[in-house]
Amino acid sequence: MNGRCEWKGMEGPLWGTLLQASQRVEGRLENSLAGLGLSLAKLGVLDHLVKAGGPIPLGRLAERLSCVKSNMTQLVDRLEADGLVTRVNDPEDRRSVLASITKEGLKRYENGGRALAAEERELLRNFAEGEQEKLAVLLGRFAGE
Amino acid sequence: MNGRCEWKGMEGPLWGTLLQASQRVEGRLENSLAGLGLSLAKLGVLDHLVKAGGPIPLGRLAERLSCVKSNMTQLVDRLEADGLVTRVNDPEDRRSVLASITKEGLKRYENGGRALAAEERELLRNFAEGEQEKLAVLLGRFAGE
DNA sequence: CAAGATTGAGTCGTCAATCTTA
DNA sequence: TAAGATTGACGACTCAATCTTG
Repeated sequence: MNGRCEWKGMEGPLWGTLLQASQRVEGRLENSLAGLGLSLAKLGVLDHLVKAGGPIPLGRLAERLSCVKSNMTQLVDRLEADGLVTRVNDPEDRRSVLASITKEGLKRYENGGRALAAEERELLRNFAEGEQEKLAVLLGRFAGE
Repeated sequence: MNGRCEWKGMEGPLWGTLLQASQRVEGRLENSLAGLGLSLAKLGVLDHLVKAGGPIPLGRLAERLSCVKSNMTQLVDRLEADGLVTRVNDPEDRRSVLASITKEGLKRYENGGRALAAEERELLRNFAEGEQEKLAVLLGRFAGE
């Protein structure tokens, strides 16, 4: 349910430390969602659907979540199998397929959000005043300043 | 070739920034290896094989790379198909299978290491004096101090 | 039985090719 | 032709079940 192999032999370089920390955090978040029948990927789709306030074409979802279209097709397949989302035809463009969140999807989304918030508080327990901001700034160095 | 969906809607939380930065870095590293027919996962196995100075049982590899045994079975399958590693029988325990790096594997390992080092320099270009150490410390907060 | 490895099924991603509609 | 979505094949993971050997 995790990310990449940890590759402990290469912990020296900074990127090793970064990938490892990220993996640890992601693992904990995924874990907190798994019991609810959710994942970060699925929750991300639900989040966009909720914030958009209505059905969205799959292509737009893929674009906003920075992934490939075929990935969204499969992700929505699983969400539909879970009963959290349905596909509806776009009346304005017959090529387009819209993802629409269900009642159950909305409920699941709210539960997932609470679980995530709780896990987040846990994760940030060891940070002192102002350290979060510092970390965010330093992480930005990887994105060109 | 990347990690998780980016989930731009949730950039606010610190963990979102962390996962995003990690994904960016990992993507660049993977990219620099892809042209050589390598990946971080594969290079990690080769690295352990080289540093160990001889064949290692698959179980030990899985343990050291912090992944599940079945994952190592498949990873070694691909490495073997690439001609970078071979499976050899363990004379001391007939249950055990050892992974052994080939000449081609060693050559590939060295090329991969160089590519990684070059990409690493690129990645660290925007860091000022002492910032790397600060980042490492802050990332450690996620692992309980 | 316990320890090694493998197999089968499932999740989350990629890419290249295809099919339908604009 | 280009834009939308899907399909098929693959990489890198997970877990549960199995097979062989200690």
